[in-house]
Amino acid sequence: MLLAALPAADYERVRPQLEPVALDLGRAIYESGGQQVYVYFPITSIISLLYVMLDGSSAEIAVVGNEGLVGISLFMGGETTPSRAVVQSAGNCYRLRSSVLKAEFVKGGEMQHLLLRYTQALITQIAQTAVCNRHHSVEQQLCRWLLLSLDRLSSNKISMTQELIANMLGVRREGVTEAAGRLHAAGLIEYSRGTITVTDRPRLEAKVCECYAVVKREYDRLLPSVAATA
Amino acid sequence: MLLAALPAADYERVRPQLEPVALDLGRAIYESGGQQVYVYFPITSIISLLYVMLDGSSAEIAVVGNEGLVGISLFMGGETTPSRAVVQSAGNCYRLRSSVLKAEFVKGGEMQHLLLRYTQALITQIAQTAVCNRHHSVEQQLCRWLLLSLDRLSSNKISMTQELIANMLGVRREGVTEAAGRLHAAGLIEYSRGTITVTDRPRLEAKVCECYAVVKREYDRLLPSVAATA
DNA sequence: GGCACAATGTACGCTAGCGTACCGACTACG
DNA sequence: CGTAGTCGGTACGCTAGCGTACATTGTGCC
Repeated sequence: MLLAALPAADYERVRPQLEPVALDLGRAIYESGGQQVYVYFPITSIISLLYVMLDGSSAEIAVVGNEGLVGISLFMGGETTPSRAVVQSAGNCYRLRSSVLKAEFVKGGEMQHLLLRYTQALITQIAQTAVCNRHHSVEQQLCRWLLLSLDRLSSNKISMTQELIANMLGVRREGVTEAAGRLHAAGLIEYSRGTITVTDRPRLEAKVCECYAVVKREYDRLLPSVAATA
Repeated sequence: MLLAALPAADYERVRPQLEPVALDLGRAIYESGGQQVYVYFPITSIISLLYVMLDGSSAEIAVVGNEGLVGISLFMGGETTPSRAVVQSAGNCYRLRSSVLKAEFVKGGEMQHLLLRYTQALITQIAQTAVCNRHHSVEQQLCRWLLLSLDRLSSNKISMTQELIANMLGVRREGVTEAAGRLHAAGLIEYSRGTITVTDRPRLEAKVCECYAVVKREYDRLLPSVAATA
């Protein structure tokens, strides 16, 4: 968990205020432009940040797992963002009242540094999503998505239908089916009705575009202590 | 200029340290992963943040004009980013020693708030670039790019070859030529060898995808005082 | 067991954009 | 004033991904 990377003194100050919460698959914890009463620190869950267009189609902007938090606009000063946060993988998380986090943030110090470094890592992830969307094939993007998700889970199994993955990536469901079929044929993954299991991660990493590595490198660089606990 | 939105007391403190600098077209003021000795506040210039891939192709991540600054990773704590900053439109800017900005930032207060709100607006721009890259046509993206650039200039004329625009957008030069040809045929723009003039901005705004409006709304919301001076 | 529905597989025509190639026109500079 | 080089226009075949439609196969529930 992100805050666990703090010096004990800082961590202990907010710890009593952290409420464990279970998150069900598909739940929207933030709506675009909505009030943000809590910030969320995923533990075993994964949250997708996505933008939903006027016509209903969507595109994922970033993924947040136990290395981060959902709700950066709070301390960034905007209070809200034009994107939605959806639970991509069920699990638990801590939530913290926005006011508490904000109060801690303005004190400066390690807490602020940590939150800002995380935000910068997130910016890199978003930027690289833009690059990947521009230049890479659906198959490569699926590889990236699988690896980013895997890094945020302890297991090598992801519970998610192809339909939902397609929504995340902003592509057709059939496109995901075909890409997944090819990865399966190549022996990299197994899957069936709502779960995907990565069976050969090294070869998946060999197949993914550079975008994945760029993002991972930045997370490791900016949040070494968090990466270590992942 | 972004800092002009500060209360006079804060502004006056850094003002003597601001050095005016002329920026030539095409100059790279930051390299991916490089040291950042100065942060830049564009006045009449425009800077593109872009990611250059291993194979040399590139994609623009965001545009910065007089509403913002280049070098956020400084106060975000990362010191550097995996992207490059290139002068997209020649002009002048102020530069400020990184150490000075950092010292001001850690004091908290209005300066910090302003920089963070700007950063959040930038995040929205990057996120929307990702969305636009995923879902919209080259023509729509060209419209978005023209409008974003125009907002950051006082004129309605942009000095830039189609080749360079293509690099920014991460598409083929021919794609830009065709899209520009269609916009010209529709009477929205004029152009010749290295300059594009928007002659009918209202109709250009009618043609652009929602991405432009989303970004503009966030800038106006988060930086009202800056938008007013633009 | 069987029914309904959700998840996945497959097929087909269509279009945007790519890669490539080449031409024409403008411009700067000798 | 001519020439080299830059910039823009056009064309052509190719492919990835889209939209659409429909078939198949699990899965949970009555």
